[in-house]
Amino acid sequence: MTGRPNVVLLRRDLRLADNPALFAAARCGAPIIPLFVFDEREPFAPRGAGHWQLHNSLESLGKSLSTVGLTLVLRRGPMAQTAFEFAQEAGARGVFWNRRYEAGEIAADKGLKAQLSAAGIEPESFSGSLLREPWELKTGSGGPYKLFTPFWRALKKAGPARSPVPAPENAAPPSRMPPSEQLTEWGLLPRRPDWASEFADSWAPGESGAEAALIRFLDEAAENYPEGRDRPSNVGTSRLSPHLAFGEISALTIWNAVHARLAAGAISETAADKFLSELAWRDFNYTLLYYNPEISEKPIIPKFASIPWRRDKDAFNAWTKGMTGYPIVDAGMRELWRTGWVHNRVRMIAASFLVKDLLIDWREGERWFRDTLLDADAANNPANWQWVAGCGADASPWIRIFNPVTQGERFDPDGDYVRRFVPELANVPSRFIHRPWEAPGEVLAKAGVTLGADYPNPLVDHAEARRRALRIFD
DNA sequence: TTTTGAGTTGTTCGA
DNA sequence: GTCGAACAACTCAAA
Repeated sequence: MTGRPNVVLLRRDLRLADNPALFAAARCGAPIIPLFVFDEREPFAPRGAGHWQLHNSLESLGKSLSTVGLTLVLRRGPMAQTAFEFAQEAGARGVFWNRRYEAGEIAADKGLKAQLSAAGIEPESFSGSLLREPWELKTGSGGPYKLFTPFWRALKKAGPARSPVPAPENAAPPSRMPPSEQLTEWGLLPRRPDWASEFADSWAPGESGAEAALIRFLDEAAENYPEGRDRPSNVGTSRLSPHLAFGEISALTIWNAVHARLAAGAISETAADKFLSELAWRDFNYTLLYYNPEISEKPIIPKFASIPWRRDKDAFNAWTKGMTGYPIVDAGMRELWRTGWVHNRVRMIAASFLVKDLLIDWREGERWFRDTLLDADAANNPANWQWVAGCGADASPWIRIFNPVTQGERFDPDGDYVRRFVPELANVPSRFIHRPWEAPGEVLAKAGVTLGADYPNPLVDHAEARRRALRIFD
C-alpha cells in the first residue's frame, strides 16, 4: 500500500487482540509498521530471565503479525531517540502507542511526543494496560487511594473504562519497509550455561500461550481459586503473570472472560470476586507506582527509611541459591531460579525471610526478583516488596513476620512442593520436612540426609531472628 | 469538622 | 487440637 504509514510503537503490549494503539492504527486505513524498541537502559526493561520471555514473545508476535499481513520491525537503543529516528526514516504520518506509568518511561514517552509533534508527525497514546488509568479512581476528597480495599470497592463499582477491541485483520504494510534488526542477533537466549533450559516446560510465551493459560485456569482452577491459590504444590493460580507483564494478554480480556464464566454460571461469585480482586491489585500497584515514582527506592511510609539493614553478602547469596536451611524458603528460591517464577504464597514467605529474619534491605530482594522473575514489572514487584517489608501502602499497626515452619506446614502439609524443588529432602518424612533439624538422627540417616553436608543447617534461628526484627522495626 | 470503622495474605500465648 | 485475644495504638476513607 502506498501513502505515509503509521508506526505502532510496542513495548510491554506484545499482542494483537485488545491492543488499542494497534487497533487505532488499523482503523486509520493507512499502512502500518509495528515497531518494537528495546531500550536496555530503562531500569524496568526486561532483563535476566525476562530476556528469555522477551525473545520468545517477540518471535511469537512476529509470526502473528505476519498472518495479518504486517512485518514486525525490531530496533535497539534509547527509547525516544530510536522511535523518533525510525518514524522519520519511515516517513511516518503518526506514531501510536499504549501508555506506560513508570516515571522514567513517562518522561521518555512525553519527550517522544514533543519531538514528533515538532517534526509534524502525529503522536497518539492510548490506555491499553490497566482496567482504569491511575488518575481515574479518586477518594471522596479527591486524592489517590492508599488502601487496597476502598480502591477495590471503587474499581468494582466503576468497572473497566473501555470495551475490548479486536485484533486487526488484513492490515496493510507500507510499500517501502525500513529494515529490522535480527532477533537472534540480540543474543537474548542464554548459552553457557543455558539456565533457561527448563523454562519451556512451564511457560509458553506469546499471545496464544497466554490465551491457553487463561482457558486452563477458567476450566480447571478458577472455581477452587479461593483455597487452591494457597497451595504451591498445585497449579491453583492462573499463572498469567508473565503474560500480563509482557502484555501478551490484557487485564481487560481477563476481566471480561471471568465475567462471562460468572454470567454462564460456570464459576461462583465468591471465586470470581477473589480472583478479580487479585487482578485489581495490579491496577492498585500501578496507581501506587504512579503517585510514588520512587517506589523501588524509597519506602512509601517514610519512617522506615532509617532501618539499619545488615550487609551480609554470604546470607544474601545463601538466600538467592535456596540454601538457607528453611525448606519452604529454599524450595521457593530454587523454583524461581529453575522456572523464572515462584508461587505467590512462597514469594511472601521467602521475601519475609530475607527482610525480617536476615534483616537484609528489601531493595536487594526487589533487584534479585527483577532479574530472575519472568513477571517482574515496575509496579507489582516493588509494591509487593514494600508490603512484605511493612513500609508499603497498608497500615497494619504491628509487624508481620512469617514463620517459615508454620507457613510450610500449613500450605505444603505433605511437603510435595519442598520435595520437588529440594530433592535432597525427598525422603524426609512429612512430619519433619519443614523442620529437618528437629528430626532424630536415625530418621535423617534413613532419609539419606546429613545436615550441614547434603542440606544446610538453618542460617538463623527463626525465634531469635523474630525477636531481633521486632526490636529493630519497633 | 469530627467521628467511626476498618486495614491481603501473620504469630504467639494461654485457656 | 482449637480458638480468641493481644500485638500497638497508626492511617485511611467515608459518613
